[in-house]
Amino acid sequence: MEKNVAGRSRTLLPRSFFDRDPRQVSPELLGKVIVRKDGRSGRAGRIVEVEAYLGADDGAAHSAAGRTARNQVIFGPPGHAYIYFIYGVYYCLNISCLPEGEAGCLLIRALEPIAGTEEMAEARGLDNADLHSVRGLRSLASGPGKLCEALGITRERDNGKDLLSPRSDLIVADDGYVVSEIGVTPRIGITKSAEMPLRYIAAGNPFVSGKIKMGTR
DNA sequence: TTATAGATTGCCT
DNA sequence: GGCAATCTATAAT
Repeated sequence: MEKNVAGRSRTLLPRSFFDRDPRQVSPELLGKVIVRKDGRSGRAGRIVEVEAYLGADDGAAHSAAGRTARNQVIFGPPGHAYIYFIYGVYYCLNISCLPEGEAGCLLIRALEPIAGTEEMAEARGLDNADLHSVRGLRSLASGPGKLCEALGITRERDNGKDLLSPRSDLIVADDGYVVSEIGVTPRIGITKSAEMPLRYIAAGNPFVSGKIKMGTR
């Protein structure tokens, strides 16, 4: 048991949490915390946006065509990191679900930064970000590619890592925070099975990905 | 404020 | 060879 900056006690999630259907895990994962343990205080962000990817009957899932060298983590035991490289530019972080042999995962799409924001800005190459404004904080991790850059997540470093082990430098934790209202929408950026409502968001949270609605001012 | 193009790698057909 | 679970800069309105 360790303490975060807000003084809330933080515990690792049990393996059984991810040993379920991704659609069941998704809404409960909102509000949990991703922690990168390096440097002095480490970096941490609260999960505010998640997408579920299924095994069969989901053409958008990387596991749709069966097990390959690239997607094997999705078929492995629950609670492990599946990282893929996209558009030749960014990495994306997923967490495997369901028991060994069954495909299913969650794409982490956005974080609300809660610790190590200066390190995150540095990792993102944002030297002049105003880390006291929502706008500046939002620029750190409001998207799957951005959050990986902010936390230094790469395929080489983190793919296959156990996110539920106290010895890992990348973990998912529960600090007791509860998301009050959960929204469900279709997933972003896919062409196959694009209509399925499998994107879960903390409704009203400004750190969810996408453009900010700016009224005229 | 919205729209569009381009970057750039590795995986699968 | 084609294309992908993204993001940013730049241009047009």
